[in-house]
Amino acid sequence: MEDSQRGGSQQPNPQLPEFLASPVAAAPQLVPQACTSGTGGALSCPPAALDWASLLLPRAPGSLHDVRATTSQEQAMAGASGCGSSTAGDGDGETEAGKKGGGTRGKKKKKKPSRPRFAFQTRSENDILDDGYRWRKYGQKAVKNSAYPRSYYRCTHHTCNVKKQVQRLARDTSIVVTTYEGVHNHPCEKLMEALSPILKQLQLLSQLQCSTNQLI
DNA sequence: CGACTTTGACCGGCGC
DNA sequence: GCGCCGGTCAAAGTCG
Repeated sequence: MEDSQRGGSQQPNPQLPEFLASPVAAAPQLVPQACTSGTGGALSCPPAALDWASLLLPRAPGSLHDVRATTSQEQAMAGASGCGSSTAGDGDGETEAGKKGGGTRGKKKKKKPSRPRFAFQTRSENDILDDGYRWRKYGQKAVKNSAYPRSYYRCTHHTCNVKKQVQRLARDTSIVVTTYEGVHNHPCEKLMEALSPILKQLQLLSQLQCSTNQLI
C-alpha cells in the first residue's frame, strides 16, 4: 500500500541510494547499534565503516560471515519486540523443497539455527532500505510490544535464498531495523550497473599511472 | 500478463 | 497439553 513500497520492490529512484553510492557517508545513517543492551547482547552490528562493496558481492571475503549474529542474540536486535523464539532457519540453500512439499499449506521447515544472519539499524523515514537487490514481500506481521508490523522479504533472484526482515523500532520510530538472513549467491546487478563506469575509469587511471611511471 | 503486495490462515517452536 | 507468537504460505488484488 505504502507508496514507498509500490512498484516492484523498491526503486524509488533509478539510481542507487546515496548510502550505496557513497559507502562511507552512509546516508540513511547507520546507527552504531549499541546493541540494545538488554537480553543478551549484542547483535552483531556491522562495523561503522560497513564494506558495502563486499557485502554486495556474492561471498566476498570478510563480509557477511564476519558480522553474523548468533541466533540467540538476534532477538535483542530490535529491542523491537520481546520477540519470542522463532527462528527462521532456512535451509542453506534449499528452502523451496521443504515448503510446499506435502501439499499442505504453510509448512515450515525445521529449526536450523545456523545461518548467517545480521542486522543493522538505519535512521530513515523509509522502511525500505534499497540495498540494490530486488526483494519480494511475502509477509507482514504485527509483533508483540511493537506498534509497527514486521515485514518479511525474500530475494527475487531464482537461486538466491536470502531473506530480510524490516521493522521499525518501537522505542525510536525513526530507526528501522533490517535483518538479513543468508548470503546472496549472485551479484547485485544494480550496484554493478552503477559501478561499472567508475570501475572503467579506475582501470584507465591505473593504466595511465603505470605508463607514466614507466616513462619516468 | 507478469511481477509484486496484501492479508488471513496455518504451522511449529517454546514457555508455562 | 495448551496457548502464544513468530514465520511462512498462498489466494486475491493491484500496478505498470
